[in-house]
Amino acid sequence: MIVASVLIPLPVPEAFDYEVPEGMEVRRGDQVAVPLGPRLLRGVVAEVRETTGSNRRLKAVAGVLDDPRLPGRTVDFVEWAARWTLSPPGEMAAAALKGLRAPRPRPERRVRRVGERVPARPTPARTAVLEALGQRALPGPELARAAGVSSGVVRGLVDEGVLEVVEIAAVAAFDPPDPDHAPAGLNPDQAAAAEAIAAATARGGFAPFLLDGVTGSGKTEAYLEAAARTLKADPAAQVLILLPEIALTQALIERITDRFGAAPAEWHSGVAPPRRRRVWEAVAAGRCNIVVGARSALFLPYANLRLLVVDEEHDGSFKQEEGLVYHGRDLAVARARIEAATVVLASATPSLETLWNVRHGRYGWLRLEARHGAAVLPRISLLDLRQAPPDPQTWLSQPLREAIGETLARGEQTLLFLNRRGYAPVVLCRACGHRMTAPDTDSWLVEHRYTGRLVCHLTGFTMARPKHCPSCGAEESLVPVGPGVERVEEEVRQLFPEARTAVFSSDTAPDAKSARALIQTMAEGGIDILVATQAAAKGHNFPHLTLVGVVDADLGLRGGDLRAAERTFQLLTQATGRAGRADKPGRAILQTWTPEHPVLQALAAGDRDAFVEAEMAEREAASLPPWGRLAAIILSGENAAAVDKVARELAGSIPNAERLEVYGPADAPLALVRGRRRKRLLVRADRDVDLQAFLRAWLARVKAPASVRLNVDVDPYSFL
DNA sequence: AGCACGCCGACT
DNA sequence: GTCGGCGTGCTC
Repeated sequence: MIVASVLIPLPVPEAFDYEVPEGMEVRRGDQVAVPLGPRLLRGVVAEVRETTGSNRRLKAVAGVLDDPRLPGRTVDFVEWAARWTLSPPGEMAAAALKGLRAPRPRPERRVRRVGERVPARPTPARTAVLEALGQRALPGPELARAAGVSSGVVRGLVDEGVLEVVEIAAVAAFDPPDPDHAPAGLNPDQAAAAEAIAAATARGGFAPFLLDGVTGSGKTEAYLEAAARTLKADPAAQVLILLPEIALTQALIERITDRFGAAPAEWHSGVAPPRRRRVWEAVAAGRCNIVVGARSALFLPYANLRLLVVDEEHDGSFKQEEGLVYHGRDLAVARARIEAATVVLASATPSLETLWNVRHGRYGWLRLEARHGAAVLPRISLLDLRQAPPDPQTWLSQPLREAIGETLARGEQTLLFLNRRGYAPVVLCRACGHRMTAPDTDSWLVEHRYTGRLVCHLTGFTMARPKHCPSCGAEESLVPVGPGVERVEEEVRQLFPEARTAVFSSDTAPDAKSARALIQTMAEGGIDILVATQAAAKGHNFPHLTLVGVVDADLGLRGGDLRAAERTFQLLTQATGRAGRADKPGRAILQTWTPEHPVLQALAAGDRDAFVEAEMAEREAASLPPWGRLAAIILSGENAAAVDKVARELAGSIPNAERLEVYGPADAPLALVRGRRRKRLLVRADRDVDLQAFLRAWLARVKAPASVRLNVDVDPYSFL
């Protein structure tokens, strides 16, 4: 008997076996319909094998679907990713089928001559149609237009049997990129980097690189040149470029279109289903050479993936926290290994994980030293708020105000960076000290003045600002505490009423389109002072921007989680790097209460290596990533006692393991979210420990009831 | 994820 | 006496 193991899009721990009926051709990667209980589901064949018999009666595969087969390496990747993240393999497979939801594009209908038949009554209109058509097959409306007649004439000829309608399956394809369309001039560093990458793709085999260069050093030109050479050597090669955010895709697509004379495929959650289906099929058929996308583009069924680029590889947005929990950068490296391809991790502030791999000789290191053109990095100074405290209820100190004034007077732009949405992060009652929180979640409500509401940034819960304190009943006693971008903008408007100001956050630019519009206005000089969260800090080029003011440089350092220092260093490097890209020198002023902090000292000195050195030493001393590995187990449920019980059971059944510790259970930092109590356990292991095997053995010992949800997060980024 | 099975409250 | 609540378990 022939048996197929089929991955089914359900949270079951393994593939299900089905009998392959006599005469049915089934191969690994095929999409099949299989019965499950009363339902018929789409699945992916993970394995086909011959067996003599089975102790279980197997149902039969219902049929092979008329959809492209997933390449074997895509199936390899799906299975590897499921094992790595401890996710149900069928759900990983479902991620690889995401593009197939839209209906098949309808086959195109065209008309053509039937032999030499002629119309019984050849009117001038009919003759014109036949002349315009010749021996070709054309869509009816197009033919009518070409002949200058109404579509009724064409229909009449079809009815008479002079023309016939044929259906031609629409083949999804993208215009092939032309590697020589518009090459960029490269400096020696860029040329050397592109050469090294292209040499690796030409050689074949797994080859990981860090492409390391400050903002404006031309990383994009370098990797696009490498892509061009790869495509020149192998026109069937496929290149995937991953970006951390959808908002960044449009600008890159335009650059690629300019460089290669053809638009790449775009892949992310904002792309409409019919379009996605087209990309999916073209990628599977090898009729699409360049894909630009978000992390989910990793799961496309590439026919011949040769080069992957992870741009801004340090960016925390590559970590997907909802649903399937995975890190896009780590999976990109794994995919490259499975595809025997080259992977380029590009960043001005690489993650410590990537730098660790470089230091240990696992990744090649390509450095771009020079900033592109004549531009120089901004001069960064720390502004000690203890020396120059802002007035009460204001957030900009006198020296920063003066700098903004000077910049404004020169007709140049200022970016005020504060990574906090809304008007005020906390709302307090002046009478009793009550702090406004969401009703079912342990997080403070943030005041948003534009909408006049209090918002929970975690769950999206909103409420009108109450007149009375919900705790003591005092009237008009609720006061906003601390600044968000809206409040800083209010201060700026009072100080510089003549300046054109705007706020850029996920509230003022909720989608890629509005973000683009705001970015364009800023780039064209239509805004004098932009108050922005990290939404504006990433990868945009503002030629007239010469001053970056960081309102609260201490903000990210307070959280104290594993990556607080690293994240802050990266974010502030990115934000300050916005200043002075063109011919005008830029400067950055960081307001801080702790100017002696090593992160801020390293930023001011422009000394990334010093920061990395210090942070690496700390991580090594504690055996934390990248020197060790972490995994988090989050238990949640509406019934606190049930959650506690599972947590205790887990704690009581930890398998023996060397060079590995389990911490907890403890309340998760957000102990209540949407009415669910949350407990957390944390595992730390040395790098050479098989962490996933440990977790699997451990979790197999404990059976959680359906009311308690158990989430595993391998290599957690968020510690909430 | 669905969907069925299974034991305890308000009703034709 | 039944209809139905959603807790638990299974689906190859």
